Amino acid sequence: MKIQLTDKIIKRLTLYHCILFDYIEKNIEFISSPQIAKLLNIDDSQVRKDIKLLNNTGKCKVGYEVKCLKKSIEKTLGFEKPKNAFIIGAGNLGMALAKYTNFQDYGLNIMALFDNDKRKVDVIVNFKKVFDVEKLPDLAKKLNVEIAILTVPRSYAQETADFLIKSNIKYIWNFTPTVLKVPNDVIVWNENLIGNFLHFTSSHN
Amino acid sequence: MKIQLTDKIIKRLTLYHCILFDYIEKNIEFISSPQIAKLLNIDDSQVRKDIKLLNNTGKCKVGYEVKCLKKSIEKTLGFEKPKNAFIIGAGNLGMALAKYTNFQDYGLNIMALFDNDKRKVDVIVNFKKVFDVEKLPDLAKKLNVEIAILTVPRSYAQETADFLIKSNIKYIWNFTPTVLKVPNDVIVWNENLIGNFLHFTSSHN
DNA sequence: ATTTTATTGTGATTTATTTCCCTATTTGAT
DNA sequence: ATCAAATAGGGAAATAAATCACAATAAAAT
Repeated sequence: MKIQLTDKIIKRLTLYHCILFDYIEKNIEFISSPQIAKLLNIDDSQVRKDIKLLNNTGKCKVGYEVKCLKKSIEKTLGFEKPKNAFIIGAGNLGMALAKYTNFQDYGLNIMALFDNDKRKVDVIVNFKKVFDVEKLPDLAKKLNVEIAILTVPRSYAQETADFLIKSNIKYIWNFTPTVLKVPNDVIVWNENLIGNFLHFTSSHN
Repeated sequence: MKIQLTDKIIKRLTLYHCILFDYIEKNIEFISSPQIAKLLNIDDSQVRKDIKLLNNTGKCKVGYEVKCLKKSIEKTLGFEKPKNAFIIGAGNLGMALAKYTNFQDYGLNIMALFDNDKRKVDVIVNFKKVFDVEKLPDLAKKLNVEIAILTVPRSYAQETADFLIKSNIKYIWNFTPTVLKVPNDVIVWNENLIGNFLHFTSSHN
């Protein structure tokens, strides 16, 4: 039976990973499920069950080996096999994401940016070049990129998505406040910053 | 009985809102639950149940009134009563968020940015000023701000959070890849960009 | 006027997720 | 050597979320 990692599980695993990173910096060798649970305000059996999915085992009275557990998470979440992506829209958000060095640690490789504004073309951001959007189909094929991070203004979102799909992009990480219409074989993830914000500011009052 | 809006419901409501915005642009007056459901790949009864929570009713064979439904969502999610926030860390991400004009439409008001780098102090971004972080406790009190958007480098995350908590900040929207230790009366939302990314690129293979 | 069709609203069912609780194990203390 | 304490592992129960199924209704078609 193949285990399906749901978004909830993945979210927790990345948080465990943050904690483990911290423990390694502090040279702590072992970590227990109640310790993790307390930091995240969740149940400790939840933590153990998540860790079980990684095929990682712990030691009673001691806990889990920090380095080993961190490696397991990285392996399970695929940090070691890099995924190549383009950023479409070299505006504020696109540029900021291009500069965000953390992505590389998690196996996300930004290969290039694209924009239709000639003034932005050829600019270099964090060793990544901005290309004219016309070059995209060709480069996507050459570099074998099928992930696009969409950071164009909302009014261009759908037409840009259509263009990406024609260029054989299969995954669209959508930062625009738009619901895109796409064929069945294209996966969209709507990044919903404001939704998260609304939830956390309204959840405790 | 008070209805608790969970993060899933809020996420869906914001997506419905995007769709409704689009319909208004196109001058379409009515929308049905199967139409919304199809765009989002979810069940239509789910949509109806969400809309029920807004105390909004539809008409058989016709659907829901677009403008009215959009207003209901805005009211329920509190778009009309602005929430004031500070951005802590005027780096790439902090600056990009400050420039992100969409936030205002959703009731999130960025009042100012803070940084400890003297070269960044007094810079103006999108009509918002960068202040020395020392000024924060005072300004938080004066402007009645209790929400902080944390975009500092990971190595400063915990100490900055401690400082924010001392300054009476109650909500921390954490963009750093760190699990923060905070007292019980402080709410943290870990923005997990990479977790979302990992989920959507791995969910269909 | 009657039938067909599309849709809402909602109870029942199913599925997914989390929490509870107990047993076995390991370590450290007595 | 024995006991106490902390923890992993995992089945059972509880809770939450999504889907299914269908009656009621309203518009459009015949």
